[in-house]
Amino acid sequence: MANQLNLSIDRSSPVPLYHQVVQGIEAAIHTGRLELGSRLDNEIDLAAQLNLSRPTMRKAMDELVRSGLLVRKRGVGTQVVSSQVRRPLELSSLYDDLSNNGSKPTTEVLSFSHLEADATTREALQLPAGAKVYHFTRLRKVGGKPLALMENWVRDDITHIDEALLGAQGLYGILRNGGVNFRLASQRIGAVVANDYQAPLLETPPGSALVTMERTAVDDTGRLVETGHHVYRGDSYSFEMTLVQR
Amino acid sequence: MANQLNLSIDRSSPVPLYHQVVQGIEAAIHTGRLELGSRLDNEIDLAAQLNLSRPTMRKAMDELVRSGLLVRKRGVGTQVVSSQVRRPLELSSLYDDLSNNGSKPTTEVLSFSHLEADATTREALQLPAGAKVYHFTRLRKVGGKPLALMENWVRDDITHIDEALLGAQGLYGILRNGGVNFRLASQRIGAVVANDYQAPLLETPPGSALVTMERTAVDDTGRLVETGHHVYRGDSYSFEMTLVQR
DNA sequence: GTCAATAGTTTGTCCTGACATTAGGATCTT
DNA sequence: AAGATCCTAATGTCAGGACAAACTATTGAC
Repeated sequence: MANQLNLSIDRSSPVPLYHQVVQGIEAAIHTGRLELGSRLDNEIDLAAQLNLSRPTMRKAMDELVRSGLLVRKRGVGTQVVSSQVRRPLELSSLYDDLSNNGSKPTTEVLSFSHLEADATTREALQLPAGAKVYHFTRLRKVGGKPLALMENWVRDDITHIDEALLGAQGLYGILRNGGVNFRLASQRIGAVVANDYQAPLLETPPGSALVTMERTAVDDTGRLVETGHHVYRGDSYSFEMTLVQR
Repeated sequence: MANQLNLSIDRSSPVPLYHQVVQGIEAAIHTGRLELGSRLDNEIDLAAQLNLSRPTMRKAMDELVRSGLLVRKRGVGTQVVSSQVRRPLELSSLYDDLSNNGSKPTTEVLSFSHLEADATTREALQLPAGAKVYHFTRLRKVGGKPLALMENWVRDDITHIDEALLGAQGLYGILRNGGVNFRLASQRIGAVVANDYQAPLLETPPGSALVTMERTAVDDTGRLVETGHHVYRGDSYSFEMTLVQR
């Protein structure tokens, strides 16, 4: 088995070697060149095949194990995990999700204001008294069908936001363009039934099931950038995720 | 700053050095010895303070960054992220969750059978025709209040399962005792309203909101061990998680 | 024939060392 | 005083080596 992974490593590229390996193996798995359940060569051979050191090879495989694509066992070897769909829950907005899936979402801004944060919001975003925030509610539709009703609070010292911008682009896109590097978000997912305000907007009967999500996002400087409360139509949206045991 | 983290590393312990560091820093953050938002010493100094090599120190910090406790920035340093509660979504059963939180859950086994898997189940667990599975439904209560209604299918070539066992112990506990090392699970979370079967069992009115979860779990040999469909009372349960950007 | 000891393979952990890249402050220049 | 430039500190990447631990399969003994 001279060259199991048919990868070419570009040492002059700015993308780290271990990451090139990650991408290469991911591609090999998705194209089927590496069969599900098959065994990989051992780390030392693989490293030698690609002219890499073992730590670099291992770092790449570490990432793939973490993301659930590979399974390692000491004394035995490394396998491609044989499982079906894998869509890890990523730090992305609904807009991104839908755009990537080919649908064309539209956004309707229902309300928009730039005001002093109340106590609850100040606590959620850890802001000092007197700080101002953007507050807005949006309705997201896909193919003309309403899918999500979203209420958000965003600190205003990051980038300018207005109604027109929100209608044209996802919130996370706006904030990323404003120089925000998201690092982590904590969220809570639950269920409620539609009330008389939500039901007509989402074009669903009052009393039908809605998925709720509350999320607060943190950027790479530790700032709490955004908090929001979203509701989704339960008959058209669910959260999929892959959990990996460490 | 001679010894910022007041850790003692036990080199004779079987637990890896980097993991001892992870636990130590986690403890320091939780007890408040490391303040939220404060800066850590640089990697090289920290490694020297603990008489460790830099790669070992880095590996520990890598884990903490991944889990969202630390934030690193090249050229600047490493900070404790200033965020509130963090409860990562882990690969564990509801029973574990509740037990760890001090509540004492009880389980009522509503139905139990050991039968040949139908086509849907065979596909979900990737079983050959004719394979048998355990199938059961359980009602979980906490403090006498019903919380979750769970229906599961488990392959039968792992360990023996019976009604008495299920009444006394969580499913994941039983399977772990049976030698299963869980590696990953994919799940989907959504919302429905309670139907006439679910409502009385959960002691909630028909039409109230329920959180649904479908999960399939994979062990370290790549076997699909278990699949299930759970519903939780929306007024008493939600999924909390922390997402980390890579 | 069955069970136990053993050898070999593979991943897990840890070390030392080196250089690249980036962010931010200090310094110098205009 | 304002701007551009250099310097320093910190993390990011990569190499190569050594030993430990776990699992497999073979071999050996009873």
